[in-house]
Amino acid sequence: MARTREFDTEAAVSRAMELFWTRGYEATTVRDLTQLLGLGQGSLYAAFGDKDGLYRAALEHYRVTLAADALRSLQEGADARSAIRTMLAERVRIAVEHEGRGCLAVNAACERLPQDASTRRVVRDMQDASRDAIAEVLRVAAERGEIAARHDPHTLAAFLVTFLHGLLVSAKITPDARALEPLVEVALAALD
Amino acid sequence: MARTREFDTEAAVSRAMELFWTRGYEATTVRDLTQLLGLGQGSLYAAFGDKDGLYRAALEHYRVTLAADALRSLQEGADARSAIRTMLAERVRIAVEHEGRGCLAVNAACERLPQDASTRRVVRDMQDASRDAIAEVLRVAAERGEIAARHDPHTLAAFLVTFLHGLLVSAKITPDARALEPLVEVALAALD
DNA sequence: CGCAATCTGTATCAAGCGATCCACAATATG
DNA sequence: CATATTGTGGATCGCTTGATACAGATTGCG
Repeated sequence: MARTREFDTEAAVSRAMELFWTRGYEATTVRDLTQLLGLGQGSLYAAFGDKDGLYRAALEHYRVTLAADALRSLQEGADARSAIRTMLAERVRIAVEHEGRGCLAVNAACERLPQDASTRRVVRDMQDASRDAIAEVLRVAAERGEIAARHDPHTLAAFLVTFLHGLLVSAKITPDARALEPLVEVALAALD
Repeated sequence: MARTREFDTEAAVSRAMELFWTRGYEATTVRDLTQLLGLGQGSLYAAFGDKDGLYRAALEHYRVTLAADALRSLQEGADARSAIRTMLAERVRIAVEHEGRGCLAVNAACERLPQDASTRRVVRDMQDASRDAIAEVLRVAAERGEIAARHDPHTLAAFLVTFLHGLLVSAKITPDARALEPLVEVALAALD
């Protein structure tokens, strides 16, 4: 009953995410996006409504791919400390790429929060999900006696997520993973 | 030999800083600024060159007032731990104001680093100054035996600055000082 | 096969942007 | 007091922006 869409929506969102991530929201124009995606403006607006809609789709894509991968990796470590260490190092590694693009969610928080209330919800949800996942890993580790119980798991997890935000900002200012790794070790000392 | 400038340049920069801080660079228009400052566009451009010039002046104003105050307060504490605790809490308090405006320097890092190389230098200088000031406080405290020497002062200081960045981002996402204060205590445990 | 519905790409729109121009006001200097 | 020089603010410029209109292409369905 109608013509078929010629482009892969998810692939388009993924490429749009890369551009928003690298340049930021305001500095990315709709024409930049159409050129990168090889689309006419009509197609883009028909598929995503407006620039904001595409950005929200990109942020959501970030959440279900990159952010979700990081949380999955938390389950794979031999112990809590090394699992968290690996996760933080991996986030830093990604953040320093492309001349320090940082983290799309942190960038969104800094650039778009004053204007866009819906972004706050999404970013906060991502933060909460990270905190809860880390808290669960810490809870199990504390039960096993792998880590000291100086602080409760939820507070520790909130600390680690906030510290991660700091790492991602520092990665933008100085995109050098080797300079940041020692800081991870200091943060992990909070588990002792 | 010529007409006198009618407005106070520093006061204008200070008010411009407030607007950039609250709204971000791109979302602040030159007309917003002229209206807030009560200036014609001619006056603004004659005084600051362009929008970028005014932004750079605002960032510099932030450095010599707010950021410098924070470093001065480091010298006033009874001991290193309480001095750092007070400084971090004060930065958080300021960051949660105005619906979580955060920190102008961190906002600049996230929003303007991809486009503006000169901002990177300024932000990095501010970061380095904070780190060095904290390192010096820690060095003295370590000599006195007030804090343990598990990590060297420079690494500890870099950790604290990065953690502060995280606090300022978290303050944007969830502008609630009481939720952030416990995290400061966890970070300070790194000094033990 | 024909029709209706959707997609595609280009041209185009109105609005807002940063920046400049300019006529006029104010003032330091001789 | 006269004059050269600078500040002032509103009008205006050229451009880019996000968004839309539209004509043609493509498709599923009767």
